[in-house]
Amino acid sequence: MGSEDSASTNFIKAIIDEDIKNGKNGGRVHTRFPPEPNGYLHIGHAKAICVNFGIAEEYGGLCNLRFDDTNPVKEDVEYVDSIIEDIHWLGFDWGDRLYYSSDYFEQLYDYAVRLIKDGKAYVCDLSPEEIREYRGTLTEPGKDSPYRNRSVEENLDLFERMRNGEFPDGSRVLRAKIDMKSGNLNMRDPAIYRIKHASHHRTGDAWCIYPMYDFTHCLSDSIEGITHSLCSLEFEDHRPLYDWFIDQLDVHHPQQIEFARLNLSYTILSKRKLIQLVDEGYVDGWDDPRMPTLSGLRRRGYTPESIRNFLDRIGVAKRESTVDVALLEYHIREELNRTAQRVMAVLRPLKVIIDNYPEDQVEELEAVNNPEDENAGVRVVPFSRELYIEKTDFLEDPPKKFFRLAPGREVRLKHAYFIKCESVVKDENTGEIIELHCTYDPDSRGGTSPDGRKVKGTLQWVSVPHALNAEVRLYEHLLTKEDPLNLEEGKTFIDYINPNSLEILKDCKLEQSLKSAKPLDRFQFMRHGYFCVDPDTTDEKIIFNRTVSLKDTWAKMQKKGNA
RNA sequence: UGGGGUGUCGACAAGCGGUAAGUCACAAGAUUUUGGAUCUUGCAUUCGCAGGUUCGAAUCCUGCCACCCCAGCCA
Repeated sequence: MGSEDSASTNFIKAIIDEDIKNGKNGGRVHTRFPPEPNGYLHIGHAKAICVNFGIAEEYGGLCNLRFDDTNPVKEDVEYVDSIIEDIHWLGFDWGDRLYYSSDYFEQLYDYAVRLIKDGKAYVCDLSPEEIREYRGTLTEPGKDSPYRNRSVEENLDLFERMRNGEFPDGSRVLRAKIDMKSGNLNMRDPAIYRIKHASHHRTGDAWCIYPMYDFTHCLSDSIEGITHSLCSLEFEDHRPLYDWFIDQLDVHHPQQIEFARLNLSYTILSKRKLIQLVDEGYVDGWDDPRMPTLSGLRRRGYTPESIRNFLDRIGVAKRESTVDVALLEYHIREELNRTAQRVMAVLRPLKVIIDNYPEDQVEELEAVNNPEDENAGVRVVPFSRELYIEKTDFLEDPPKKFFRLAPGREVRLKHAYFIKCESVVKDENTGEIIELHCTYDPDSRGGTSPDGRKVKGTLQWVSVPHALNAEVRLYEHLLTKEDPLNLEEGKTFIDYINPNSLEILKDCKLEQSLKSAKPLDRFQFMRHGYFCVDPDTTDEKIIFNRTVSLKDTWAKMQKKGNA
């Protein structure tokens, strides 16, 4: 039912509502997501994806996927493939409307020729350095290029020869003839075509001149009949240029609306910096579970739904902001709490021997799979005389608020029995606790005692002879800096990389039922958090990634006490 | 002495002249065979600042301040 009776709204929808009311575009809503295939998608892109596909969906319109592939030296099919996979994974589809700006190269060339014929564009022989000098500065106007008033015939001839490959890279560009004195630098005769003798991932060597983004982007939107071109804030002062191209050419005019991109606390969301993390080996690749890429989040155990819910929740506005990453974590917990099967795992094992339990006995105890989902059913877990419990669940000299096991204390083993700690065995040399001897109360099977006695703590456990060995990878924020956009003088984000962002535990003990878990399956390890099977898992070695921990009020209390 | 934007709770974010929604975070309590989940309660006399208009302003006007983006033949 009403998934959003809160009537979530934003300024873009307000504009579209108005457009529809006024009959603009015949009431049609058609958006697009236009990535450049030069890197992997991250959660910031996911915001743009959800905004574009989401709005189209909400208004019964369409959203295209179009690769803005106008710079062959940076682009690659590897990125095209990953982008397609990631958007599908997020849950969106563009039907047969998968486009490439490079599909429009011929059309774009014709548009450029029209501008030349109309005296609105010219071939300029200035070097890149000279063009920069002629452009002026933020506060001083630029000056006209000496080539600005070439004849239409000469421009046409030169532009054709550019296309024919007669000139080397960088020797000439085609420029729009607008206004070198404009306060908006984008309007100071911007380049619209440059020479690049490079092969393109789709058009091969068919071209040696390539249109610039500003020229390509707005006209590609126009060609596709896009009604609302949603993009990020930094393109606001490109809008007058887009409007200029479209007006000169007198073609369909999409309306560009700019919104703020996503920033996340403790997180880097800049393609350039993510590339640096990968290239310089701070992470293990684009899909490292610490990366905010969609492939990284997927491997970490995030679900598409949780990401979409998160993005819905934060809204869309023009104000630049940094969202607390805790909100993202809230959304994955919220979903996994409803859907993930509970399972018992001991990450840092401590052996417990139940002295009064028959030596060769094994009991099959019933365990509820998910108390939040009555349809999730039950499973059976084996119980025996020797068990593993969590090291952190025992303290020889516990503080008053400690509800777990300690000498003489009784706790409940989840789904099993009450046990009481009778003695502690230590390594003679190191003093390290090696094992605990306990007794159990046979009448407490299932976790309650007929005499009505209560225990404060409930621990998860794994039977020693039935335990599955596993490697578990614990992740924390990649950065120690909450606001990575606001660094101290002279520091870079590299200075804030969290040395503890990955902790690998190699001697973890899991309950038997996990034997059949498949890569990317998600579970709640009771009292720990949500975990996901890593694709590196093999028959010999099972590996889990921690998606997010459970909220831990005990840890919070301790932290407060110590601080 | 350029142009374009933005300023509402710790973090997001509604609000569009009628007297500050919601979410996360945080805090307190209840409950609990996960110190999880759940449930209750609390959390902006105030909307960047200063004036003005009005019976009434976060919303309108004026001035100021702060922050972000732009000088690629990148996107």
